[in-house]
Amino acid sequence: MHDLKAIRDNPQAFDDGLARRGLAPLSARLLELDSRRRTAQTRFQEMQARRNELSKQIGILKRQGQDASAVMAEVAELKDKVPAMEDEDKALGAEIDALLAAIPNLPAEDVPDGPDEEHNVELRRWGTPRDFDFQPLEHDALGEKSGLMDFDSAAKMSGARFVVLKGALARLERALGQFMLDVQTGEHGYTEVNPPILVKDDALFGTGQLPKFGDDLFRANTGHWLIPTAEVPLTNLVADKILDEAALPMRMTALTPCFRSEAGAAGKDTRGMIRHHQFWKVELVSIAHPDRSDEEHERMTGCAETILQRLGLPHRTIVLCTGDMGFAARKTYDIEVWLPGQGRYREISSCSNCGDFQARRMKARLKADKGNRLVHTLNGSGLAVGRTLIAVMENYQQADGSILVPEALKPYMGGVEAIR
RNA sequence: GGAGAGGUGCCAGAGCGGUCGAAUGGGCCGGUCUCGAAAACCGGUGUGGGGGCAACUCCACCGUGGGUUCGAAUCCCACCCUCUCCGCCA
Repeated sequence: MHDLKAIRDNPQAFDDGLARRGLAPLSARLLELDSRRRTAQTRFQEMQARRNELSKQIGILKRQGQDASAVMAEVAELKDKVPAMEDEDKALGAEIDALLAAIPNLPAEDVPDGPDEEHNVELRRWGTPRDFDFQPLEHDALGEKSGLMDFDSAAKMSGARFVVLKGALARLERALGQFMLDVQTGEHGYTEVNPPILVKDDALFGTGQLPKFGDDLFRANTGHWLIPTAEVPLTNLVADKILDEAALPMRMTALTPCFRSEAGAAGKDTRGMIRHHQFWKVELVSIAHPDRSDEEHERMTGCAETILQRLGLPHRTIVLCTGDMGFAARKTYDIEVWLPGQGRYREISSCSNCGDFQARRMKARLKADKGNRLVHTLNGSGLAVGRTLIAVMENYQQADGSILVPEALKPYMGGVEAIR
């Protein structure tokens, strides 16, 4: 959500930011509504001030035992005008709010311009893709071969984009989740949180999924939504709060299932378990001081990269261009892991600095001497567990179809050294 | 699911339908005292918005949304949430 005052102060900067996102200018329309709204508001408030004043007089007169009927007549006359004025003020306010709620965050200055993912910029690479002396398989072929990955049974009971993992492969996924959580809590200072995974509208509005992207989510018949990421409950932990500076940065992590309808992804990644309706993810969320969110963003991205490095998985880090960023982000780093079966890098983590965009939506503030400030919110995957499982399978596969367990995961695998 | 209690400022907690944006305590900030600190004492301290260069001023907000009234934190209705007891249950 954007600050109307900031748009009022510098409409050109606002429109320039929208243009970098490939969007048409909106400041003129917003400011026109804003001006009408303030006029209506002022009139309404002046009327209320008058009404308050007269009512006060009535109280005084009555207490003194005097006749208040003249004043009461005047206030009654005033009252006839209330509904119309109130309606106008409210309607304009609602129109502005609806407009603002649907506008994405503006890109940070150092985000590269570009219309789509072709224009993302690679920043660094880690690790060298392994040389195979056989043709490496994709994860789903490997999984079916071992009989530990069952798409058919999943499809029968749940439809497309689900999977059943069994035996050592199921354990490997659990091991990955535990390993990631242990690193983020034990070494990077994130506090483990076990949040609800069903949430109400307000929470999703706060992080920006609503009102625009409800189609991407699953909804229960109680009106609850299934979270698409733990970013939602973790970030909403500071909704409506006024925090002390000493509490920042507030670093939280959670291992949760995530649910996405993938409504707009028909035909994309239909094979395998790259893009499922349900997957596990370790999420990192930082609530940062507004002056220090950029450095927190770099740190968080490093915390995610660490996991891949411990697992010995080659990866690269890119910065998303303006046209490829999500709704709430002002800057996003994607980490992509090497998948030898596919022969390319695939997204495994996305780390975003949302600036004050979500904080304004959920009223998350920092106590300050004069006028409280909005905090900055950041979120990143640390990492997507399902995709990490894929990466481990493809990178650690052997000619016979077995999969070696990475050194870092052995303590979590109860003595299993290879999955076959 | 049944019965009851309750949702007020950073926290705790009071509040006859009119001078209540809200007592009191705590916390926090500033000051006095002190070599310094603690204690004690004094003063300040809600959020959001409109107008104004500013001093300042106006409006709204006491879970949410309606209603009654000249006037609502206080009365009425609905909803949400929390707590206690009972029932059911992983």
